[in-house]
Amino acid sequence: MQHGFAFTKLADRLTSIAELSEHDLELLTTMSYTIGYFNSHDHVLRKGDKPSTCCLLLQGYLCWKDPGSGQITSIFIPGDVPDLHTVVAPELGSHLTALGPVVVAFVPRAYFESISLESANLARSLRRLEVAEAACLRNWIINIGSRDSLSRVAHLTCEITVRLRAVGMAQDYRLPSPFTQSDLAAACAISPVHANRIIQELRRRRLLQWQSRTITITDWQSLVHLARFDPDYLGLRHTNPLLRSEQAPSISPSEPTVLSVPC
Amino acid sequence: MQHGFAFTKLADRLTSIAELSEHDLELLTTMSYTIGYFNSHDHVLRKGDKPSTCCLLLQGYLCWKDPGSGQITSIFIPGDVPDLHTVVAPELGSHLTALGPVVVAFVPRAYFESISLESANLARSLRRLEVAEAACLRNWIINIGSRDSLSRVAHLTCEITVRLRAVGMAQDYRLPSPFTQSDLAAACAISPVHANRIIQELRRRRLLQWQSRTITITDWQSLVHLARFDPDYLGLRHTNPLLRSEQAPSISPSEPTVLSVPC
DNA sequence: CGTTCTATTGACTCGATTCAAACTAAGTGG
DNA sequence: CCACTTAGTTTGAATCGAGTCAATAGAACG
Repeated sequence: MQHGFAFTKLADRLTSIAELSEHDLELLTTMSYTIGYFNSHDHVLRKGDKPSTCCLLLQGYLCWKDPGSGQITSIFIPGDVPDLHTVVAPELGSHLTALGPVVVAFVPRAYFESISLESANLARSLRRLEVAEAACLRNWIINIGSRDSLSRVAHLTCEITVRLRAVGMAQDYRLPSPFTQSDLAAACAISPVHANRIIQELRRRRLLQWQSRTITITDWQSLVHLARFDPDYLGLRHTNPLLRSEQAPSISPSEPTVLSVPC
Repeated sequence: MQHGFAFTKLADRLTSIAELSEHDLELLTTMSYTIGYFNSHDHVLRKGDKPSTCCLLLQGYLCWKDPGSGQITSIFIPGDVPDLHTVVAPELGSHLTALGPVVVAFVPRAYFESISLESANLARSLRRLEVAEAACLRNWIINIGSRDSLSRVAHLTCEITVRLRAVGMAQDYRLPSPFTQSDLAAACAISPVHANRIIQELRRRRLLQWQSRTITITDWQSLVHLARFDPDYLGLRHTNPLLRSEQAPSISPSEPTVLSVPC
């Protein structure tokens, strides 16, 4: 199984926000699922669907995309379960769309219900996952509503970086960025043309580089400062060390960690 | 008890999104609480607080307000429990602020935990309440991110109207509006000056009136059309009849239903 | 090797912000 | 009960960030 076991991704994510017992981890190993592969801008789920499974994202990025406006309202990274709320409210209000190539594990909803009954702590952790998502949404509103487009893009970059690092990815401040500038624009509620200019400005200021489908953050501290980024809202257990950690040095943009997915 | 029993407000709200059994309703009557009164712009809870109770809003409006930016990320109406998520993640990320005079019932968190254990259906309904709030957040992002300020304000007005009507208020398309134009601006992510001009435009188009702390919607259909408002995302059980219902006629703005609260 | 998607650039336009001032309503204390 | 104070609303003028349009350049793909 080339992507490893799906439950380890979920375990990493849950561990980033809550403490799991041995018993909880064992329960996670009982997960059954089927794997799905998607190309960029494929819809994994569509508005109005009432799926009987939940999507555990294993590789790549997913987003909720409003079909009417094209607005992206959340972005998900490996270990996230974007539609966990369908356990309680099955109908989808937006498209669940792939940003770049994606690998998903479709897990029966019944599985989450059953492990929630068996472990109160696991049930709590899963709810924290939903609460953390809601906190992200609130922050997204603040971002779009109150920041200018430069810090808006910077803030989104910071958020994704910290979230990736919380599940063991992007340790070297390089993140796969298979999304287009238009995707970024849809997430930040700016026009694609303007997104391009913002990225150029971020490059000009030597805060990051974006090439070969990889973003390399070259000045993490300045990026955080520009974005006025405070990771508290993410609800991570060990968030401060990440920010305080060794400053990312000027990384030469060689050997990009491209996200490659067979399809 | 001049405001009636707090649990009836919650019962109304839960009934608007889920079906409750007799047993569920009986459980709701066992609620214990203390009443709190607040003036406009008071903080009911502050960022960083870890309260041991949840706020059930009985009268007036509450909002989550980000202290850094002043951005409002949600608005709550009677029957809502804005901090229900603290059952699982206690720390608050924003101020919970009164918009106009407010009456709140502080309900022990343990109460919600206990009734959730006693009735799976009630537990589910409470979770739907949280999910509905998240759906509102997503829609708020779409609103701020993709609509111009005129339809943005119109959309917010539509949302609040439909939510009020779902719990039996504003049946005549008049809603108490104790908030200032600056509050509205903070919710719609526009400047206070611009908010004023938008309101004038809405008045000029004869879609609504705003006087004596009351908004009177005089042309509901046109307002819905301007806002491209679709109430599906609210997760209400009987939402379409509300929209299809008898069109609100031109209401003469006499005898405003002012929200008066002793303090 | 052409087709398609994505990125880039410049010029023009416009919605919205800002600043400043005037006006109105509401609340307070003498 | 009126003068004073404060909070909220309204107006105009100048400015600016961001959007739109349109054309070009480049990268990716079959």
